[in-house]
Amino acid sequence: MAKALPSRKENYSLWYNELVKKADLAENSDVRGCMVIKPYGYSIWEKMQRGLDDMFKATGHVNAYFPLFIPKSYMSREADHVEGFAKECAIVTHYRLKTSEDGKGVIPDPEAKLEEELIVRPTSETVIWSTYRKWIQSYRDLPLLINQWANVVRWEMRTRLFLRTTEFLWQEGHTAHATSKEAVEEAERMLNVYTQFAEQTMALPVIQGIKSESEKFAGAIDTYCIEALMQDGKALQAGTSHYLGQNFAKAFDVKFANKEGKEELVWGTSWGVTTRLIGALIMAHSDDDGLVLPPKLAPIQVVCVPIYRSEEDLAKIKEVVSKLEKEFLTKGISFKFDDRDTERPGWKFAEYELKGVPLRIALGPRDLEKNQAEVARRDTKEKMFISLDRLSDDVVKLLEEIQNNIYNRALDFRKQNTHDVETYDELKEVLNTKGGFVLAHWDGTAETEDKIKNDTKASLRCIPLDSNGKEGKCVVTGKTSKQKVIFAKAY
RNA sequence: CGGGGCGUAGCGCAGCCCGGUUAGCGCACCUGGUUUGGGACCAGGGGGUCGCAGGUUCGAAUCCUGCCGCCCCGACCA
Repeated sequence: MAKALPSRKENYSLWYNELVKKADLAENSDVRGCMVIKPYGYSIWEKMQRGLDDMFKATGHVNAYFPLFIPKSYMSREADHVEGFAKECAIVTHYRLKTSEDGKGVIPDPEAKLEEELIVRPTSETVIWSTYRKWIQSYRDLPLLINQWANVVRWEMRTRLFLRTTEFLWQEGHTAHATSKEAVEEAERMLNVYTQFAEQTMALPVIQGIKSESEKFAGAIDTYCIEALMQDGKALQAGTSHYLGQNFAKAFDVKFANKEGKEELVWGTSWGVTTRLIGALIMAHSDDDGLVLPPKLAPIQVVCVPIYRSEEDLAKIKEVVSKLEKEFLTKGISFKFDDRDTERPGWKFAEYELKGVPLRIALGPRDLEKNQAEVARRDTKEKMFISLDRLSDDVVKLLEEIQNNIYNRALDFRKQNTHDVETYDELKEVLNTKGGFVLAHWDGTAETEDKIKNDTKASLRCIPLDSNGKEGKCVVTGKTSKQKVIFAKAY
């Protein structure tokens, strides 16, 4: 059989790129650094959106929408925030074009220069807090729990499909609270929501942690994150939740009257996940034959490929399929019957493997004689024959099994690729040869973090929340360390 | 912005060093037929400003000059 993809082991980046394109998820657009998400890829995003949105609603949040443009002056209100994002902003300077002198094209009309330039949002804290100022007067207006689904633009130097594009889709939650305690609880709650979504829906095991000073969000007091391990041993930040303290309330003068009638600054959080999650999904589960999708996110959960010579064969198969289709429908399974006569069965098999469809049913005359179907699992490549009488029941079980199996497989992989080290030599050795997550004691200083980054190209991914609290000595300086932290090369 | 590489059919490439038939190959596409239990085969066919502009030459995809665009590596990063 012709291999559709390059080998994962030989060239991971090439494999990834080819897979994204061949599985019909996305492609590079003609616009610098931007991505076209194709219908198949977008339907995975839609499933993610639905799953996450339900969880946001269940935790009391509502959706709203704020402007794409941010007046330049807003950006500079919060000092850390502007410093963090200034280098990657797209700026709107004019509102009209005119034909150029040589008549060959158009130029921004110098007469239509904006008095104040607009920034295309890299994130919405500033516009949203400038609005919250108007919305919040009393403790009765709090907590304010709002989420928005939007696109943002960050002018990154180098881009990669799904993992880092100039424009990307995400959700950003922005909440306001009366007390610090409530805001911290909210940030932690949403981190748990992300964790649950990653593990239960995406079958992606993650580690919860806190970012170091140098890695945290520009404008936050604390950044919580979930970190996942990809199959090439690199870490991927899969979601973040920030405790903002009163930073944005101060910058935008957002105050409320408490029960005693005293004015106080509001406490805030923000949290987000992006289309990068699709990249995580791909890199955590897929293989050299293509995508492996967790059943809970697969746009098509079960595909049926008929095998036939004559029209009579096909008619008989269709009869069986229409019964199956009804059973699947009542059981909430998304099903596709591919009876195109323009492609041959072998071609279809390969195509659905490439697209990560969890279960494939092949039905031919031989099967009908025996009242059975051939069922193939995408995750294990296992093939089995199942009686048509209990096919839909077994499919439900199999889908659950696949969901669990790919989670456990990813979890095993992470365990195999998480290494405890005690010395700096060991840390460097592991990072250079094996990769993966490396647990090591760290003295808490940015200097040590920088040194490790320079020596190994690995960054401090997070200080795990689940620390087991064992004290020790920093692998670089020998100073005391409260707990081990995670270092890894990252995307 | 620094260091490498590339631009030839929708996609992937060969040809260029050493100028000379009608610019070629694989995939894809179209037509007809045979096929269909793991990416079918045969026959025929369509499709090109050789990135752009200038120069050298009897003659340029090929040599020279300038420009444009893209990709990879680094700085940046969800």
